[in-house]
Amino acid sequence: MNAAKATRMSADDRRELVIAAATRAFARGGYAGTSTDAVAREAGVSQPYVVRMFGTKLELFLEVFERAVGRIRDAFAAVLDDDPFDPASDDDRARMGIAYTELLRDQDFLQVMMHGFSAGGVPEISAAARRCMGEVFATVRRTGWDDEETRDFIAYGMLLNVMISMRAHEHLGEGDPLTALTTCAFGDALEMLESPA
Amino acid sequence: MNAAKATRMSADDRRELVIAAATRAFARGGYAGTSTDAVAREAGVSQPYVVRMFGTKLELFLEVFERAVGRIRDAFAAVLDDDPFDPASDDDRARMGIAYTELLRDQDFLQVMMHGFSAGGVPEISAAARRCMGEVFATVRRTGWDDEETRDFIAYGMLLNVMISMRAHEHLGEGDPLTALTTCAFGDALEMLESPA
DNA sequence: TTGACATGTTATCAGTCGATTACTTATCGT
DNA sequence: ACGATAAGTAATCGACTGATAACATGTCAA
Repeated sequence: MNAAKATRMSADDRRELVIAAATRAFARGGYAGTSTDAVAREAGVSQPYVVRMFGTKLELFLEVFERAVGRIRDAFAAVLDDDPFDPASDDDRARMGIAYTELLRDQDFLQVMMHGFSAGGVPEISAAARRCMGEVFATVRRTGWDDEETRDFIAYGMLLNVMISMRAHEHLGEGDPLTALTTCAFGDALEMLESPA
Repeated sequence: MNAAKATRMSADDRRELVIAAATRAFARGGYAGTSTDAVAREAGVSQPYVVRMFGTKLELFLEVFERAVGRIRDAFAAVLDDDPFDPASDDDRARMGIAYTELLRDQDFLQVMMHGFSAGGVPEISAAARRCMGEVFATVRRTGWDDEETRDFIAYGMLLNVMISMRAHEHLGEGDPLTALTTCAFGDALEMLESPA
């Protein structure tokens, strides 16, 4: 008997599967540059099913985007919840940095996030972007850092996101100015980008 | 006599006009989210003319993108060329910061830049993004700052670009976490965003 | 004046898009 | 076994997209 046929899935499971596929698809093409059909093919279901499951492409993107940023926010929150955090401790600062570095394994989330952040032309998306960015800021703020230090931490993260979005780590070459910036920005975390072991 | 009719323009002038219109259009919708017809309407010409002038929509976007980043790079270069630059001077560091805040008046350039930086899914665009980012890094590096300080300067700029793309400055509200980040990130430069006088 | 070239436009096309409708089939309680 | 409900697909639509071809008109040198 062929397992490819006939077996069904609960709507919830299928929904998760489609969201995961949509995350990969939107990471590549962004909101406007990704068709619902591309998402459907990535998920192995029909295009109308994707649309009916989420209502519209916009609602699907918003779901994917909010989950992506939510995952990043939660990674920071986990650091704060796991152990006491000393805002003056360099070790604890490093813990937050490492939490971000771990996220580099899942570049799709970061790229979806950047697409959402850049999509100021779609009011619903930019509204979600503002809300999500606010949540991330509030979460990192829980470190006890002041506004300025929190801002600088997030700024550094934005640079890394941009570098990943332009695939800087896949085009390292000696003497290239961008390579200098890439190695300087990622440091040891560069390994995280090459071998997602 | 009606000036709207009959008067023609040199192709070069018209080209500049279309590029300016395309900058506004792409700033709103990005590459995939902006049709050549939208650009044509913004420029007041026909859609086929826009296509024929640049060959393809991709070539038009690349031209617009490279000009946008070029303008930013040149703003930094101008600071370095105008007067001697002391890498250890806080005043000179402020000069570079101010050069960037001046760019906040033309948010279209910054948004086009962010769209290009995020468009990793289009190889030609991400290749241009890497090259342009490398040029910006090399230019800022001319301050005499080391890699790390240059990196932090650019990271801060990326944060501001992201905040602008999500229109944070147009949605300031008391008690909002994002508002805290916005005021903290832009500081006095916030005025630059409201009244482009 | 004229004719050649540059500056544009109108008409049109094949492909793609998001969405709707109608239909099919698996699953499960009774 | 069976009927109701949930899970999914095939077919199709009108709108839009980027691009091409054919055509029209302003401009300028001779």
